Amino acid sequence: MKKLTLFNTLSRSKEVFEPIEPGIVKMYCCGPTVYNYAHIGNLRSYFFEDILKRVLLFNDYKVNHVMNITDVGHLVSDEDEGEDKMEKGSAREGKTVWEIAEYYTEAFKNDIAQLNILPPTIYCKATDYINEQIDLVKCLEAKGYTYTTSDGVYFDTLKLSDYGKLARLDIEGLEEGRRIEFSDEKKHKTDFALWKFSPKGQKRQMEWDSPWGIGFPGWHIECSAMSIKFLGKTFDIHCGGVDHIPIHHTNEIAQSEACYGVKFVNYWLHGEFLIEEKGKMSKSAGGFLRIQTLIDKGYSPLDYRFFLLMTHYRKKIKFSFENLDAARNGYNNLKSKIAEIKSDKNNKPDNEELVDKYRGEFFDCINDDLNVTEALAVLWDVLKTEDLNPADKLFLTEEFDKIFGLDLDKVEALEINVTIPPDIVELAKKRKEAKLNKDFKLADEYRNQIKEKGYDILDIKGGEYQIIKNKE
RNA sequence: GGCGUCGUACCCAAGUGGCUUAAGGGAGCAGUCUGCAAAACUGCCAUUCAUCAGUUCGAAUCUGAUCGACGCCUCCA
Repeated sequence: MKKLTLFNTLSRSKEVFEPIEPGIVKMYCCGPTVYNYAHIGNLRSYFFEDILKRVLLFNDYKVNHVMNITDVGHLVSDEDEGEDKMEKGSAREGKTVWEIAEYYTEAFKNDIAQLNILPPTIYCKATDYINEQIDLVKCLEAKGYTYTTSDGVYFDTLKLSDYGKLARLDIEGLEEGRRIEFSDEKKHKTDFALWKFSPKGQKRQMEWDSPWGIGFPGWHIECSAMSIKFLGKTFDIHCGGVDHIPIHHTNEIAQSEACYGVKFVNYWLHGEFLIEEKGKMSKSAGGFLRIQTLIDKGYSPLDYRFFLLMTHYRKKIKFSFENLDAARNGYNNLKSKIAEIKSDKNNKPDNEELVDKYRGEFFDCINDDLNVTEALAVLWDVLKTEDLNPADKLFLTEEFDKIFGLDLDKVEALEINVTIPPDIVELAKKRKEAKLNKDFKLADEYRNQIKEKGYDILDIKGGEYQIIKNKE
């Protein structure tokens, strides 16, 4: 069986995964900023991390999974350009920022639960670890990596020789302020804030005292401070969306390695975006799709999970309702196939060798940089082959679903002639009679009545029939 | 302007040098079954991988150019 390989953004290639401590994986994933609901694009990232985690578990690792909840707003300026998302949410809804954070944190947890995303081992809120963040800034200051301007304490990126290694940044080519006004007090375009001062004469809802003055932490410091607190100065895996590569993660590495002088993270993994016809889905652009939106339109959260399973995490996925329909159909077909197999009861496992072969194939797929799409093809092979009996198929299905997370174990066997209400049985009898009398109009009428009551008639050869519960 | 990703059938998509003259799913079509239907089952559905040129005994897979789509250089998954 293949060893687990993962695509590391640092090397831009697949590497065999080796944890620092045998048997244990220390993993940090960038979590949500809780100023609004997560949209289905945001959720794709957590789904990708979920697959990663499940694959690690499948490989018998213990996973120490830490996720931050960003409940501090970061961007603030006197211009209209920058805005503090938290304060903005607060103003929009007439609640305190603390209430906003609380509400959307719960909404987030609910969303990922609906998608069968396993919760992290630890959630950590940025506001609970302000001291750790201040300590990190102090450390950087003591080592001479910082300077102070009128609006904050900044990290001097030129002091770090390998700054930008993750993103392979061509710093000369960056166009400062390409899309936004910039502080002209910064020494270099890549320098970033570690601590921001509260605007003079303005009281923020969230602000803290610090050695440099009242204010709030910079944009990237929370992830460095909290990941190191929970996982150590060097840990195994750090993930997030691709958008984090050039700035957020680049700066996390800079801060952490400048302070501690050791490698921050061994494996950096990034999930691609979900895009719409016109491009990436974004909250600031206004209307965005939530899981609840999908539910309101009649899809189940797991239909969406199946949709995500159709593409590799490092490829963009184009969202459209046509594509979601295709996923739902595929998922439904999968479930009916399983239901059918489950109905076949008189079987016990008997082909251990072939079961092992399929399990091995599946293992190789997921261990090859989380190739779930190919793994799904293995599942179809298993369900369709005539060389396995139902018990073996069900065993493999449930085994594979440890990765897919599609609740395939909850699929119920077709309920044939079981606990059918007497009135339905009566109608079915009448229909059979009408059929025998070749009164098909009447027969169809009975069938419709049965259908309205939530049951279906399956005709079998010889004029016999079965009654099953409607699928929908 | 710089950096980067991607382009496989009607749609989604795996495959990244010979096992593949290209998995799997969705849709569609045809057939079996049926009074009809549903379900199920069977079969069909890319000599071809954006285009052009090159490397190679051999390329969807490597190189170059062209065209097209997208992302990042604000916060953002």
